[in-house]
Amino acid sequence: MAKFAVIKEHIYQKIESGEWPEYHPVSSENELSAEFNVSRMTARRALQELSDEGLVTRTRGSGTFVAPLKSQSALLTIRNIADEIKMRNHKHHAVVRSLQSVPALPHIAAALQLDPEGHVFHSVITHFENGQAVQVEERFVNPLLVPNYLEQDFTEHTPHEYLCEVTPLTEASHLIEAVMPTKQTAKWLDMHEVEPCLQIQRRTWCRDGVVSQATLTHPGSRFRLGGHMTFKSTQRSSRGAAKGSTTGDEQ
Amino acid sequence: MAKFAVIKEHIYQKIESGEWPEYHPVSSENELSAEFNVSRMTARRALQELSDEGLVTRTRGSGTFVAPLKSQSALLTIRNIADEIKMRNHKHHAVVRSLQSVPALPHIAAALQLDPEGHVFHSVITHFENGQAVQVEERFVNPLLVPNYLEQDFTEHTPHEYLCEVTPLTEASHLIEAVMPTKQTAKWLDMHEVEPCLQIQRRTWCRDGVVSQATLTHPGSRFRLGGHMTFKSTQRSSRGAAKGSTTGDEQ
DNA sequence: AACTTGCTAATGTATATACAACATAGCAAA
DNA sequence: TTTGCTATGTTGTATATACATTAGCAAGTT
Repeated sequence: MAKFAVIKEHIYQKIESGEWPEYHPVSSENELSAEFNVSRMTARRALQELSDEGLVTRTRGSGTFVAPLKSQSALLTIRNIADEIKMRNHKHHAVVRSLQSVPALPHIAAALQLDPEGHVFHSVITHFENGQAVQVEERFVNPLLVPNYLEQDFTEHTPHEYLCEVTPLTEASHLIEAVMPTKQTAKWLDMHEVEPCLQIQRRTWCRDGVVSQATLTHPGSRFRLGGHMTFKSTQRSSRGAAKGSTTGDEQ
Repeated sequence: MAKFAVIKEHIYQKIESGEWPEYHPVSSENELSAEFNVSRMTARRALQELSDEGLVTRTRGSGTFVAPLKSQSALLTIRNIADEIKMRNHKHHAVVRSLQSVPALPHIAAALQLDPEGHVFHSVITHFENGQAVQVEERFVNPLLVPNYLEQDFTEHTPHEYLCEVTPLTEASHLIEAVMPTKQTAKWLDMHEVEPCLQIQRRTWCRDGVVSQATLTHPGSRFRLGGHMTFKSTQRSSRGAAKGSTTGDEQ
């Protein structure tokens, strides 16, 4: 492996394992060049590419630091409903409808890459924006990777926030559909059963496997999923490759 | 401006103006270093970053070439329904429902950043997959940037393909909603009026301004929008920052 | 005709060096 | 206390050089 790649891997491991939390200082170019016995330019390349990938932030004169996970989320276009609501200066609260261990149905076990015999953790939470229901979040969680899931208070922090903390996400896959709500979902969302819903199914991975599978259901009338992308490419290298905002309120 | 940025801008201008089409060879590192009177390493950085951004492809021993526009689409997660259908080895055909110049309604003029007095081009097209309607595409196009829009045969090439050709896209913004179809749309999609639709509103920009505003309506039962994203970050620099596939058929 | 060899050009990696621009801490003067 | 300066460390840019790896081509060999 190339030397710069060795250094990248070393730093990546520190971040991914949680040994270096957000904003933790990363060794300077000079330190790395001494530590790995390479030139400063080589150490620099490692840091530069990590910066391009959004894993660290660099400021001249100050140093290199582990980037807040939030910016990773931006890359992944992973959405946290609570953050979005707060970003609009609205009030968020959540009601936990269910939180327990359930037998793994075959398709759930398959989605989580688990033994079909076992159990999985299951939560159903309704999210409110200014007192109005905007999302029903049904989630199946891998108990091997997140053993303490059931003991969390999800009125304080969303499952997404908790999962991001305990298992740094590395991958996500989304499936977006328009569906009619089930009777139960319509009731939770306080909406008519004939109104369409925007439903996002999301699976997230960490290094060790599938973390969770979530189904996020929004009333069509109260929710839009927005995104903006650009490749100006005239400014900074790859940082500008794909900058995605997530929430509507455009134009 | 930094020297490497000057070189980047020079090459970007060639690509963006169409002077260098797909696969056109780009000056080598040595040529650039001579032409701009910089070291090879500086010329190299310009090419490297353009490569990271997906604008050019580089192969050792061979040279640097303008990347096919398709990879730009990947960056933007811009979706072309015809490509997706073909990728599934299904048959695509389109029916043009309307293609004409219409007076610009105020909100359309605003969206296209045009004079509210003028006209805009308007097209409505139904797309079929294996004979079944899967999308109604209603599109408003900026006549100043795409003067020959009305003379195209959109049963041959989709508007998206045509627009990509004549105006290299630099930006896009999406809005995704779940809605009920209008009577007319339901009829075109051959679906019940009580079935929900996934509706994507997309505005696209080129360097000179807003190119078009499209509303893509899909029957919820026959369509899913999928995406997969990862930041492995162990492999190549920024190329791996956000790799998005667009169509379902996962798991 | 098919294969091999060798040359050339291009990109990939790595090093050493120099200077510029910026941030911060600490200290001195007002 | 406030202001301003400076020393130091850090990142940003640019250069010069060396060698490794690969693609493509051309000439020669079998």
